[in-house]
Amino acid sequence: MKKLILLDSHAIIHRAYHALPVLTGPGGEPLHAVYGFTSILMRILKELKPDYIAAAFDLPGPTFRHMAYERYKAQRPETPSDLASQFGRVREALEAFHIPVFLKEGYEADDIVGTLVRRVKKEKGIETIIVTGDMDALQLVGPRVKVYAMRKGISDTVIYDAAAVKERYGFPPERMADYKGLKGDPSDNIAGVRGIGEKTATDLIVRFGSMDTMYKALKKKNASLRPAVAQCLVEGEEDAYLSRELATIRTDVPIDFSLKDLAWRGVDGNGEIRMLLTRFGFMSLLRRLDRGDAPARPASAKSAKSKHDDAPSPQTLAFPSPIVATRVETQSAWDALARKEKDGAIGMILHDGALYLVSEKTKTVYQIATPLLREPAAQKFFAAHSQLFAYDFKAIAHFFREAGLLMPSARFDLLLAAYVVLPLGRDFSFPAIVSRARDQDLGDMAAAPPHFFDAARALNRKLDEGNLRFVFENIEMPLPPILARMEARGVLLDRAFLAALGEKVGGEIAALTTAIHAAAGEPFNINSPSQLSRILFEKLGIAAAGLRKTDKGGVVSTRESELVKLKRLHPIVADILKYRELAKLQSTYIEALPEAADKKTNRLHTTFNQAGTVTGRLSSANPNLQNIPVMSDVGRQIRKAFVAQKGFMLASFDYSQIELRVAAHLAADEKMIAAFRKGVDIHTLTAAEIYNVSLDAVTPELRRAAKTLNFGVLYGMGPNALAESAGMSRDEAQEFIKEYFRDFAGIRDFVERTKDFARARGYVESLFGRRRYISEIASSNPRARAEAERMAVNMPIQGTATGDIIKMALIAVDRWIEQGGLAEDVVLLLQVHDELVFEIKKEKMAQACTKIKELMEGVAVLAVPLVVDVKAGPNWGEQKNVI
DNA sequence: CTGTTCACG
DNA sequence: ACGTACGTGAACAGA
Repeated sequence: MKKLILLDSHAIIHRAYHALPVLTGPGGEPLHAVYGFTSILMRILKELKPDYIAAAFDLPGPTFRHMAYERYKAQRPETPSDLASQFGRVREALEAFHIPVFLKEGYEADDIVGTLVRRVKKEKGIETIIVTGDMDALQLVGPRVKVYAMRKGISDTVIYDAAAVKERYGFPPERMADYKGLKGDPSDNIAGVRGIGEKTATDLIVRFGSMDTMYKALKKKNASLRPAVAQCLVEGEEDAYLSRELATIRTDVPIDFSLKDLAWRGVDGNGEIRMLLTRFGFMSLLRRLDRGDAPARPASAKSAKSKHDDAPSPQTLAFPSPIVATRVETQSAWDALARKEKDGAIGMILHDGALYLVSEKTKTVYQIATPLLREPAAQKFFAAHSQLFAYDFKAIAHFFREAGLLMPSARFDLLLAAYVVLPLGRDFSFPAIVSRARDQDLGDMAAAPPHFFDAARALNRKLDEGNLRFVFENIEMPLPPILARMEARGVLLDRAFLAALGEKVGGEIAALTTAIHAAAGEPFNINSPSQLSRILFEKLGIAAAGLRKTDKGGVVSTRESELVKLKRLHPIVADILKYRELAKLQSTYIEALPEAADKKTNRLHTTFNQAGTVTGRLSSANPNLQNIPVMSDVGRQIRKAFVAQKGFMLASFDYSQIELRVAAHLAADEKMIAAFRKGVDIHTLTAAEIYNVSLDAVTPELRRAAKTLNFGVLYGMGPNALAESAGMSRDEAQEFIKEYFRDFAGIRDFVERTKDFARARGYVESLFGRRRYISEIASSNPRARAEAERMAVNMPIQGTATGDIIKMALIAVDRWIEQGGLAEDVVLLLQVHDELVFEIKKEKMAQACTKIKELMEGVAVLAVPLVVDVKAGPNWGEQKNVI
């Protein structure tokens, strides 16, 4: 089968323009879109090895869509001039690659692509692959037609065939235009049907098969739709059909071509491309061209996702010369390598699923084939190397695990060093770290080209200068292999239980929807804050006086804390609150979690980000398993779907009030320390102190207010917020805060001391020396300064408790498990800031629980005891205290 | 892509 | 007169 590649140039250029940081050529003109396009083109040529290729462009000026519908793309801003200037450059690049370009007045690039696809379709021996930057072209997918699309950035790509489209959207590619007709496409100003969003549109297409059959059923009154949806559809029928037409890619553009004009003749020996890349200053692309094959860039931060992750600037893309990639091909190579690289530092980088070793001494990059790693000589090589540097040790740990190999222990992870030294940055991709190390003049690397070991050395020195060695070596470095194991193990999900819960909740949501629409007198999208606000405060005329406005839009906020104030004014409010609660749980958990679970094993594998927070906490994503509901009834139910596997129990170890204990320690507050030592309930004590009553005179109500105050103080709460959340007047709140600081003078001094520290040094630190830089601490803007002060006071507490201490607990427990050979019986699953969740074999429960509790409580010795509560059960929702 | 809301600690 | 509680990630709407 021959391959035809069609480039949807317009979409690719737009994607590259937005995804990449601005980069200019030698003459100062912006070229990042050209760079991105060329980079993608080279990758395509290498990966897909086309037999035929063509590129489609837009021409400026109106298209048939504008004629049909004057609002089409009306809202789209003018093409920015620094983008417009790059289209011509891309044409130049295509010329250098000898790729034919198609364009036609009055049509858009994807119409031309569509036409080429249709015309080639008849040729049985040709497979067509459309390369594009957005999802519009998916409707063209069919037999022998695929779409190669960029999911985000320019390097995260995915190939869609018909099955993949079905899998992703739930309906076949031919129905794409129907779907967009209903849903609309704001970026093209395609209206769609008002009130129908992504979800409903998908549902409808899946249920009825197409827009036409849906409307037919609707007219025969046998569609059995929710009244609200039905009404939206009836009212929006005209919009639906017009929108579908606009969204349909044309396949009848009058263009002339014959397949043989599209034949691709390759890049070999082509001086034109070399000249073009040189002219544009694309040195890294030039190197790629020379190699004919090379990693486009070093590994990206798998566990530190960020906007520019896949958007390295060209200067830092490749390893600097004179490093040359060589391939280790024979077994004896390990011995050779061991001899050659004895004692020198070896860097490990994962890129595109392959492991690369970087030698400091010989400036060589070795690409290691996975089978070779299995050889005993490889294990010996790694074991003998005391200086193993890595970038993204956790990703590398996964790589070794999956290959069934023993994990070598890295001494230094560039990613984690950067996080500890410069935790303020959000971009911890390899190129970003290297270039940041250079920009900030962290080292003596201005002269030398930046690379792995320069950055490592600079960061290593910074670890000592900042007294960050302890945090780096004892808290961060041991973690990646542990987290990798936790991620790989995953937690078992009870699909059937969740499905049944979903049915029930779905029914309640439907009933609430009906009631709310009836009360409002019209159907509307309850999920839309703007529509809801309009209904409540305009249509129903509920008094909005004194209510909060939203941050930006200036509309009256409909958040829960505002709505509860309106409960008395209108019965609709209670329904809306209930609806909100259920809809949130339904879409975020009940529906999403089964999607995320492994189809075969039913286990949920999260990704822990070790370099993602400013306080030193971990975060969890894809899915986030650190925010599973627990408060409400339905929330508890959801936790019941997290189950232990057969023969095991799910056990949770929870640090009791760890932030307050840490605060007592850091502040050396006598009263609070005494209370924790005696085991007095801290909220009760606080209530007794601020209300000036005895401990046994504290009512539950007083305790609740005191609890709010205890937490509020950790975060720097003001009188307004306290009044709001504790239900008292502003003046009362003011008085309570004053009283609180009188009673707990140590806390008051700590707050002041910490602010002074931040002002003097520009950063604050946790008990173990982890830093957070507070840039706005000296701001002349009082609001920004106050905000900075709250961050400054909070970080040492949060960072010590749920950053440092919990991480040390993870490490201590894991060491016990590994050294005791208990890995099969006691398995770490999750970390939820102040809690560790395990799967433990039933026979081992008693022994393990006692030991884990003891380890966790002993991990740090403070002025107050650390107390761990242990609960266990068959699932996460039904756990009882043990011990 | 940004804003709003809300789940957790 | 008023929008000052810290740290996360995810779903959804609307542009």
